[in-house]
Amino acid sequence: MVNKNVLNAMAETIKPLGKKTVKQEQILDAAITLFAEKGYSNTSTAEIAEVAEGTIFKQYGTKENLLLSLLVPFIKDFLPVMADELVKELMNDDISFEEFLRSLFKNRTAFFLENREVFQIFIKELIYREDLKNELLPYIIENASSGFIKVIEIFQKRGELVDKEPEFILKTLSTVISGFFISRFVLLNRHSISDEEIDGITFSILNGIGKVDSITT
Amino acid sequence: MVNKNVLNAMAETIKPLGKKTVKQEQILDAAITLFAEKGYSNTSTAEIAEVAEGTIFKQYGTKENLLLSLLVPFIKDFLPVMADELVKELMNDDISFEEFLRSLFKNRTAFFLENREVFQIFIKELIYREDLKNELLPYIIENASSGFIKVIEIFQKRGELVDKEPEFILKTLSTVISGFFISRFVLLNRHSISDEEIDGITFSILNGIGKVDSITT
Amino acid sequence: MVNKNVLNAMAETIKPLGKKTVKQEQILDAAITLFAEKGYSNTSTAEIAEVAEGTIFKQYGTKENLLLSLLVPFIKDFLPVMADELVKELMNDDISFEEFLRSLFKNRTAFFLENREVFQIFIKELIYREDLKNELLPYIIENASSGFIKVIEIFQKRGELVDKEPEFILKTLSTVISGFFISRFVLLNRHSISDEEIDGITFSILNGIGKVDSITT
Amino acid sequence: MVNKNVLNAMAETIKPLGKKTVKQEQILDAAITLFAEKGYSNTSTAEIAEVAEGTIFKQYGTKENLLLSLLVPFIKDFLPVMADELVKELMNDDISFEEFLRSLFKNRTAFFLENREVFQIFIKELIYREDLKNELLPYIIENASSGFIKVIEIFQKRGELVDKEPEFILKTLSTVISGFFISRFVLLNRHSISDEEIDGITFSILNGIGKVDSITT
DNA sequence: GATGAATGAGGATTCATTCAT
DNA sequence: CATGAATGAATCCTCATTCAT
Repeated sequence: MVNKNVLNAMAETIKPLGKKTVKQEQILDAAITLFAEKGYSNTSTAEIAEVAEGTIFKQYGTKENLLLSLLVPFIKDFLPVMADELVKELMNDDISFEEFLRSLFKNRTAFFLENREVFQIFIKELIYREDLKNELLPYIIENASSGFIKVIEIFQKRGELVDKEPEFILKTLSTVISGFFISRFVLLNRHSISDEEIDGITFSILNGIGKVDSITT
Repeated sequence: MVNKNVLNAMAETIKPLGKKTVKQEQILDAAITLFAEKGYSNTSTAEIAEVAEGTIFKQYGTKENLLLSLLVPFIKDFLPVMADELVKELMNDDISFEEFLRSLFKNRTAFFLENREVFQIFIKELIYREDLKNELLPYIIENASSGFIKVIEIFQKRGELVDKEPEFILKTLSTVISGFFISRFVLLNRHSISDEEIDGITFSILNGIGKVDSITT
Repeated sequence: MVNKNVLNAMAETIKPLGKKTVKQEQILDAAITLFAEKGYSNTSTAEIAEVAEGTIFKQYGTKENLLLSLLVPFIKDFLPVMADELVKELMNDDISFEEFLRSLFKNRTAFFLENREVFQIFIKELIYREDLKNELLPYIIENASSGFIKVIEIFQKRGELVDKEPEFILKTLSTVISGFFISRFVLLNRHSISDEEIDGITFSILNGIGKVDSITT
Repeated sequence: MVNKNVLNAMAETIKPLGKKTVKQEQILDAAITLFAEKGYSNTSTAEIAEVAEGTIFKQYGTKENLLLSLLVPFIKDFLPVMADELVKELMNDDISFEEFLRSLFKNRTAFFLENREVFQIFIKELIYREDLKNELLPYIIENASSGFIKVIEIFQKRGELVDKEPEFILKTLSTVISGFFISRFVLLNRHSISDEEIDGITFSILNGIGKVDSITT
């Protein structure tokens, strides 16, 4: 597992959390809103600091560091549930894969809704910056893959998933899940997701949109 | 159908096409490469104009206009095949939906590969700019929907697609297709897509990843 | 004698000496080291105050005043020995001019070595600031001249110095002595001066570098 | 001979000379005057650019580079005459060392008067910046030493200089010469040097200030 | 008395755009 | 038409100084 400490390295450069002053909170909130709306590059530090611009730099050193200060906690929260903790959620009961998938969508939807703006910033910056992409994407993929592959294998044994390579199933899942969240929260800037929509995408992932008796494989 | 003339409005502001001089081509090429690599905001006109910066403004008026000058032809090419012309492709023979879907993926893959960089620019700017998003997205969705809904209804009549609302099927298709291309070409910056990958995603869309006899609907 | 009270005026603006707290000592020490190394302009008060920046301003009012607070005691120590006290050192015994000169060099070398950093700050700021230069240089020159001229006249009477205008001899001495200390301690940042070097420059000042029997005067 | 190409390295980073536009000349002139008067650190680029600040950066890239652009030509002119070309000046006739020394002072005085402000900038920056000092001083010393040592040896053979180590004589000369020019042009900001003053320092260097028949060595 | 967060004026630098040649 | 020097507003960042705790 390469680059395991990318996030730790990033985390070390940012301000220790918890010690936030009122001003710091104001800055972070303004930064999140503006970065999400207009993007990091198109937001000036003058806009973020409603009062004194210098305060930003006293607190965060650089504009870049301010960005990391709001991204790192998000990523640290965002990753685990994509992997190890996900397995735990499964172990304690014998839910079906459909239930598992639906609860995954609901859980992540809730998380992204809570962090909608930071998620937007994350995706937007990820797309723009080669460095972030090269450092984080492999790490995220690696991190998420290991947990998911296990889950897929478990459900294959239970006979709930097609007998294809787990990697094939993972690829399909990644494409649909990432497509679902990115299109809803980043492209369409949705502020809510209905249960029906989650049920719908869960159904489609499991059953496909083809009629069962017409499958031409 | 709202905003039908968004593109025409955009097109009118840009230089008439076809009259491209050598200089213009140089500028366009450099702009495409740089915008795709670093993003519009992070590319300066000085970088684009290897020689005379003034030429850009003589030719395109503003940097914004240079961006539109390379996006508009792409969008004009990109949209039709998502809609009307797609239907024509269907009419003349009685291919299965699977074949239709596969050829759609292949066709769009070829198109995006040919215009990989402009596609990246398009998506990146779409994500970043509220204005572009608000003007283009509804138009694209509208435009693509009408054609697709017809196709879906045709295949439903032929019994190849599940008996759900065409809009439901369209939503699934949009999510997966947009997810597929954005993840491959923008997030992962792929330079090629294998036939196996297309076969794979086509299969998954049609059949899902659940085992047929375990479907819990 | 113009500007006789330049130093007193400067001294009045600064904190009364002797009452130095631990904190003040820390600040002064840090300031001396940093000012000497990087110069006054290139040292920020944040660097000087390892802990609380406010303390500097509580103690010294302004950064400028902190500079004066460390320069004034140095200048007050530095000047007298160049003048009056120098004469006293002569009166009680009948040393030769060579011995006098050598002991002057040794005395000043010891003093500058003890205050190497403050001497560097003094010269660097003197060179940079027209105001300091215009206020201090005439005062220093005046102050030092009067004492030295007396000494020179004494030694001329004893027949140990050439029969030129005392002002001429003073000018030569000033040039060489200032050149010696500035080149060693400021330009070359020497941390020690050997006795041989002092003997050498003393010899050259007295005898010149020309061969006695070839003098073309 | 180490660092022989320090200057070349510096020279490569700066704008090629000769292509100066009117604006560039204005900027250089303003920069020289202001840097000499207030020092590099205390001069803002806004002050230098009477019209558009951006022009400085279009032309010189950075403020630092502007400094080098005016220092490098000076240093390139300043160094040679301290060394090799000096020897040539000697070869063609059999002047006495006194005449040589006087003409050296006159030559350098004329040069420094012509470049008074740049010389001030040079010395002021040399004193302040460790990096410049560490790179240039050894180079200058090396460069000047080799030429001077030869000259000293020639005159020692002619019996015009004391029979001490050439290095000893060089050290004395360096101290007095650098002291002379730095005190006159940098500390005292003189705008002219009289022939009498040059004759005086030349005399003192050669004969010393001690009375010949009282030498106690 | 000490602290350090907050301040805001000022500084170096960037960059889209203009215009004289 | 093409050029590239000149522009100046805007940007990120620094820093001496203030002030509430």
